[in-house]
Amino acid sequence: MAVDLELAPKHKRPAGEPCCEPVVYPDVERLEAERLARVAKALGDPIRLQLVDVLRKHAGKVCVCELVPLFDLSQPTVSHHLKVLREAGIVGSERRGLWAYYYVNPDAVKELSAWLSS
Amino acid sequence: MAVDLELAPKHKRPAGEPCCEPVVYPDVERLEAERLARVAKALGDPIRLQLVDVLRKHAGKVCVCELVPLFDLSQPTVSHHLKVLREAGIVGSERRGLWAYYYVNPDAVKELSAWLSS
DNA sequence: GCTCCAGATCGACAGCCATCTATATACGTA
DNA sequence: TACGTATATAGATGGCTGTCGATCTGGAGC
Repeated sequence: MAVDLELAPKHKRPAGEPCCEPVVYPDVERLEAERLARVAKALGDPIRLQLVDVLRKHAGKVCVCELVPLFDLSQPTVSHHLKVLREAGIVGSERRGLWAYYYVNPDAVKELSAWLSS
Repeated sequence: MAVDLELAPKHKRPAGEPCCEPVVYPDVERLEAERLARVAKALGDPIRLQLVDVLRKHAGKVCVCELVPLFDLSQPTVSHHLKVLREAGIVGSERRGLWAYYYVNPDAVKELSAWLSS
């Protein structure tokens, strides 16, 4: 993100009062913003947020066959949401026999949590 | 969210090993999930996340005319992103003379932050 | 009044997303 | 081997989203 620190008001303004303080926006923020936004976006759907909630409450591994009936959605749709979460790094999965078990990856959420509460 | 606590495995499974522990999912979670997801969704765009970042760094009021040149976007697009953030309750705005000043509403972010780090 | 400027809104458009049904894959059991 | 079951994938579709240029709004100053 190219930053222009010389954003001093080029326009007229009321009675000497400056438009605002100069804005500082270091270049290093952009990639971090993209990482954070990717996680936030994945959590930006109530179904996916609830999926993460359930997976966290059961702190470990819950099989998909228990997740599907919690929602009024088809199995492929739930599978799709799990995939979105997986691709965002928020959850991981492991296959045991016929069943697939999902678990929350705490690190992915940690960075967003830290930024939010900073 | 209607919950079926009797999700005991209806299917055959390997060697007595249960498919998974029973899933508990209280009804009260749904509305909260929708609130949280609304905030997360609004933050799920790098531009909006950076806007919030700038507004937080300048802890108070920054005029829009300083925000627009930070991004390689048209003024209407930045205005649109600010509107999304406003509708999610993440930022507020105040007009003084010609200029509009945006600020972060800490409460909106707080709930999401608390859930993430719980 | 008129003009200029900051910001918001409108309308259009391309790309993305949530959902479905249908099908494929992969594993267990008989 | 053949069959059933748990997930994943594919393809379609309607709706949402990010972006733009053009325009509207409303305040400041002449």
